[in-house]
Amino acid sequence: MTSKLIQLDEVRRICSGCNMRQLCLPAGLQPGEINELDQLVQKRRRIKTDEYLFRAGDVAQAIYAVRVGSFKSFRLREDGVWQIVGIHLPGELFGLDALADRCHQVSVQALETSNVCALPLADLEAVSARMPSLSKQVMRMTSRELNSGHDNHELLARRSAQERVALFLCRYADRRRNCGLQADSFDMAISRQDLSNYLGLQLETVSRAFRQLKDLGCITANRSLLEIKDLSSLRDIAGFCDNTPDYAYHQ
Amino acid sequence: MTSKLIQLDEVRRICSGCNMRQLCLPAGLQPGEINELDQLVQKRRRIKTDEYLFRAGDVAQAIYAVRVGSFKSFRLREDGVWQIVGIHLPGELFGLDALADRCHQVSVQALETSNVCALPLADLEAVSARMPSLSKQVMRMTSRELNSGHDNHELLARRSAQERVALFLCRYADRRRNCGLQADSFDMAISRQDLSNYLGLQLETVSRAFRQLKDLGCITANRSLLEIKDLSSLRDIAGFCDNTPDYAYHQ
DNA sequence: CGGCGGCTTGATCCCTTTCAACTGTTGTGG
DNA sequence: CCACAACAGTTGAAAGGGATCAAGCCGCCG
Repeated sequence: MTSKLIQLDEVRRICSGCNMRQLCLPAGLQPGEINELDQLVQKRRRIKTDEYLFRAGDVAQAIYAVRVGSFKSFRLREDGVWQIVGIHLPGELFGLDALADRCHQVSVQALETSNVCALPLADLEAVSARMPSLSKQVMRMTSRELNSGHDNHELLARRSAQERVALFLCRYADRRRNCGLQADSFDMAISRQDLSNYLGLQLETVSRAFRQLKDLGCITANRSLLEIKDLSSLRDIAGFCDNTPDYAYHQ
Repeated sequence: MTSKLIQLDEVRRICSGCNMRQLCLPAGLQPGEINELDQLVQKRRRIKTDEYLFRAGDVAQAIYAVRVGSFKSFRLREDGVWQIVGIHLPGELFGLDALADRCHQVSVQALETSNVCALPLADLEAVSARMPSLSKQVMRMTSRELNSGHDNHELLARRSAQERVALFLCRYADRRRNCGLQADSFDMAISRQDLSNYLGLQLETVSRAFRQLKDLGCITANRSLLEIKDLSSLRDIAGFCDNTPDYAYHQ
């Protein structure tokens, strides 16, 4: 029994056995290519809560994929003001903003005990020439990041506090579902402080928004434990639109 | 005299003669590679004000680089609400968000009479395998886009109207300077309506912020004509920090 | 138990939104 | 060429929502 678990664990250590393989770098690669990728990836680095994976200004060594847990990336200004610009869940890539000049533009901290895979940049460059499907996949995932940046723009521009929180929760739940995690009842790892920073609101305002959503019966929440009771009305409040574009024309 | 001008014009049509070559795709490429790139690029497509280059939902044919003029990219929801998520100046690439699934996620309209170069996606893929420096350069520029998404996040989260406008003007001027355009006195092509949408503010609020900045002597402005009188105090108001990261640690 | 940190709740103030009127420019047609 | 409409932008006054300051709650850990 125990040995079987260990074996399963061994299998999960390689990309082809990883739960995230459909979402992560292996997606779209041939089995042979995945094996090759496997050789490059430094697997299962364990990071504890609040531990830094890297800091803004560091020379970039690798790009990273979340295996288990979650991370925040943020900027910190000289005057001490900080801004969280991204939350990363399993299957998602980060550190991509460093590809422009080999130097990290954000700092990344674990929100909970987490595992990451790292793909060293040196290897990535060497291999991408003879394995175009890999660099294509990196490109695809970077492009997806661009779109989530646009999501953020939409979230922050001209939306009320309640809408921001509701929209965040919808998207967070969707992303959890997408990577095979429980999506209607879970621990949000992210603190009120971080959440309010990310959403461009005050801590107290976020707290009040949670209260309103509780009173409306959409959710129950205490501390970071969240339960989504009525997703569809939560989406209504959020002014949620899945942005499967439907060829709508401006003007 | 006239023939000389025509010749110069001819030279500028090719990447190696283009004013934007230091900023755009040719940057970091060998002369031979630039010539090869030149074969692929569909040059000098002319787009008039408000004309669409593509629309959200369109199958992506190419990625684009601004040669002259400027563009806005925006999302449009079914309920008619739209959100501008990017402004593109000469030397900048756009359409990169379509690389994830070959389908444009935003619509792009010209803000003024403009020229674009288009690099067909089919060609890009075919060539990037044998010309890794090109795909690397595309990657670099996409990564830069990611960072400007983070800039936007910082701009929108928890900043007053005046700060947002001042910061936008600083960045806009910097970007103009960066691509060789006049940076202290120029026509902003972008309307108050579009600007307020982009900044997540009401039109009237943006107007009042301009007035305050005028009264402070930082700028003069009428309609879209702008003159920056005192850039350093404009930066102060914006809470501007050049984000050359200086190894500052969080906490 | 006591103290601390993370979160919640309350009261007040201020900035942005909203609604409305006005100015000035551009473009069209008689 | 002027009258007029249409439009972009400005300004004013009132209303509302989030920020701010302050106090209280509660789970956790020494």
